[in-house]
Amino acid sequence: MNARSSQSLRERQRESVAAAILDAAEAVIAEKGVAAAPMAEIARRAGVAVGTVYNYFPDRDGLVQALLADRRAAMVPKIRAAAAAHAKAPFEAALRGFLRDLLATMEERRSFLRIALEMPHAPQKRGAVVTELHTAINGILARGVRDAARLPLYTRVVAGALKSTLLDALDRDLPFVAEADELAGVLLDGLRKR
Amino acid sequence: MNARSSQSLRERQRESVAAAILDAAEAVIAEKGVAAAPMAEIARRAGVAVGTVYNYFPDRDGLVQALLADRRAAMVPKIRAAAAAHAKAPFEAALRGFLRDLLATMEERRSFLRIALEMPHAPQKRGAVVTELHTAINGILARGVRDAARLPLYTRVVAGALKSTLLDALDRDLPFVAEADELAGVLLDGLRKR
Amino acid sequence: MNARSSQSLRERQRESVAAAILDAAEAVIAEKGVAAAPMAEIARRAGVAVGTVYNYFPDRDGLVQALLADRRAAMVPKIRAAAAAHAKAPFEAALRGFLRDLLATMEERRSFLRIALEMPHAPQKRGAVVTELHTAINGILARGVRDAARLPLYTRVVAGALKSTLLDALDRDLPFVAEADELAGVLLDGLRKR
Amino acid sequence: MNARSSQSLRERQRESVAAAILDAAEAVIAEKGVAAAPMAEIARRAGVAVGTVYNYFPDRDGLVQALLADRRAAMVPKIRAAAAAHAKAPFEAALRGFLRDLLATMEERRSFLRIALEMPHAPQKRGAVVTELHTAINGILARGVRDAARLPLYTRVVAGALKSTLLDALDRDLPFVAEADELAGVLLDGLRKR
DNA sequence: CATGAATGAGCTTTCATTCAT
DNA sequence: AATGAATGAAAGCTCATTCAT
Repeated sequence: MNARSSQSLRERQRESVAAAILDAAEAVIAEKGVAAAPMAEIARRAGVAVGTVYNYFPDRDGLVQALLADRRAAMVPKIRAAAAAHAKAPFEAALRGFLRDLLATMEERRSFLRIALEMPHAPQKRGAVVTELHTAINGILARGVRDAARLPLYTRVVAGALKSTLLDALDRDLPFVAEADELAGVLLDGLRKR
Repeated sequence: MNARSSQSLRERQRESVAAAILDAAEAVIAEKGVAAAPMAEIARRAGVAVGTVYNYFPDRDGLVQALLADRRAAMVPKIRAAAAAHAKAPFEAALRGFLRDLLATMEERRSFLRIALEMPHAPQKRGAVVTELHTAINGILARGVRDAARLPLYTRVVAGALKSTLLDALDRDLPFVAEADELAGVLLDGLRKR
Repeated sequence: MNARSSQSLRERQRESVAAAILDAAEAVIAEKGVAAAPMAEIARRAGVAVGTVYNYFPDRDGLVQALLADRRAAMVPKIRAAAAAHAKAPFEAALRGFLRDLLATMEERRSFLRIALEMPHAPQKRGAVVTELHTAINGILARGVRDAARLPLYTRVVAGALKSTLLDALDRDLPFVAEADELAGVLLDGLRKR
Repeated sequence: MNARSSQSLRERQRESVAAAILDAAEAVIAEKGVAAAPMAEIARRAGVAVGTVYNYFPDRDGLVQALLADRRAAMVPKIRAAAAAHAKAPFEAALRGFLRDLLATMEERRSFLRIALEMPHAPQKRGAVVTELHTAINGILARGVRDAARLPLYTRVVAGALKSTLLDALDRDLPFVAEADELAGVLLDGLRKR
């Protein structure tokens, strides 16, 4: 037991150091941009020496990839949870609730979003999150959409609306939730006079 | 006449070199990202020496700013034209037509879009284009929107839908126009079963 | 003790590298002039890589300033010592002795002098040394000067004579001391026939 | 006559352009230092194109050498004149008068002095002026010096005193003449109490 | 001859990565 | 394992010089 606990202590320490480095990387990159975030500053903020960073990640690019992977992995269950929380609500309430929950979750991940949305020049691996998101939206829309044949289109439209809401709010330093409800209104009924 | 033509020859050459540099910069930046586009490669692609680039632009940042300014300036009249072209059509046709024209115009500016959408870390000067776009959208929507009090919201939603359509198509290397029409459909009537 | 000695080993190494860089900088600058001394050559002569120089000094200018500061700091106590050594001698002997000692000290600092005397285009910080020198000269002259009211003038004259002696000897690659004694003779009694 | 005058007009133009370039070079170098004076700025200030400078001087170094040569050549007759002006005055008056005249002449050449005194890193050609100066001083001193055998030493001392006076006044942005007279007093009679 | 755009070598500085301690 | 000094490739920028017009 002694051996095991000491080993898991080590493991926990390893992981906490790795986490500290990832946090530092996220902060520095969000502030300065991916290309302008020096390893030395990341190390300094993580409270370790540069060399130590290289004990945990193979190189600069590996660190960035690990950061993205980690944050994306943490995001998937959140999306799933937001979807599940409204699984039994009637269509309109479900859509509104899901959007609200999702945006609230994103609120705590602003710096990650800033990074992820700046990265069209990196190899595309954002797949998992996008897939999860589409699945979730799809599941909700399936219950109330006008034209079932257009479900994929509708899903893309909602996802797009989400994304541009995030971008806009990020750009203008506003909270995400502000217009979620009105956005839902437009999506549901359109903007045409009737 | 001789003097004039020889002077304008020089001027024309100056401008053509400047244009070549801007084109090269656009290409390299679109490929590698703003931060990873070396002046040397831009010069090489423009077919000039490094020093020549500095004869036309004060420094790296000045070149990037000039590039953005030039491309944005070229975009404003296009937006205006797209709006004017459908100024007299009935509401729905106008919206659909405007979106189609606009996306078609954007099609020829893919690499600029790639750059412009990557720049949230730079001082915000994208104003002119955004303003023009909002004005155009606003003008069209004003004629057929359900709730006039929500015009600003609707305008933002349409602009957002446009933006996310562009981002998505850019990401997946698809043509912009593909879904313009269906997008318009959703925006007009919403996606709710009725 | 182990820890302490290992730490002071590091410190000693740091200081010896810094000293090597300063020495190299002094040599290269003395040879080629401040503006024509490339960092690369300074590094090469110091036996380190370019980057290393920047681990010790913030930039090119910082290195030059550090060099001047270091050499000036080393010079102040020498001046003070030369003055002290003859503090109790009678006036004439004191002046002669002080000049001789001072020039001897300068002899070992030829390359620094070459640099310091070339720097009228830099912000003036040579104050400390000049002040010390004036104080020392003043102290000696006070004891035997003809017209006490002219002490400041006399001090400037002696300092000037020193300076031009140095410049001349530097220019012609002669030793400094050569004429110290005869110079003192002129300063004491003038050159007029009587 | 037509041909001759047109040729001499050309020559005069050539010389006036060359003079303008030298003046510009002197101004720029005096302001920024020899190493930091770009050909482009010299040309701009001279009111010609860069290429034109190369029609008059072989290269940057040639221009600087020509500048020094020209200014030195202009100085020799001034020194000679200052000496001649007091050739018949009694010793003390001659020395004082010569020093005063010389410093007055130098006053109009401040920027050249700034340059000349900064150039210990260039090949030494200041000979002509120094020789002339020494000759002039020697001629005056010969008539009243205490110890004829020490004439060379005395000459060097006076020249040195001159030089350090210039340097000091240049450094502190003071007029040259200020202390000429008192300086002469010290040189004549020494500073020892008697 | 005058012009000034073009050239590219050379300089300063940054920073990812290595490795002796 | 952690450290951080050393490394040197690569980037931005300047400027003396050339040469087509």
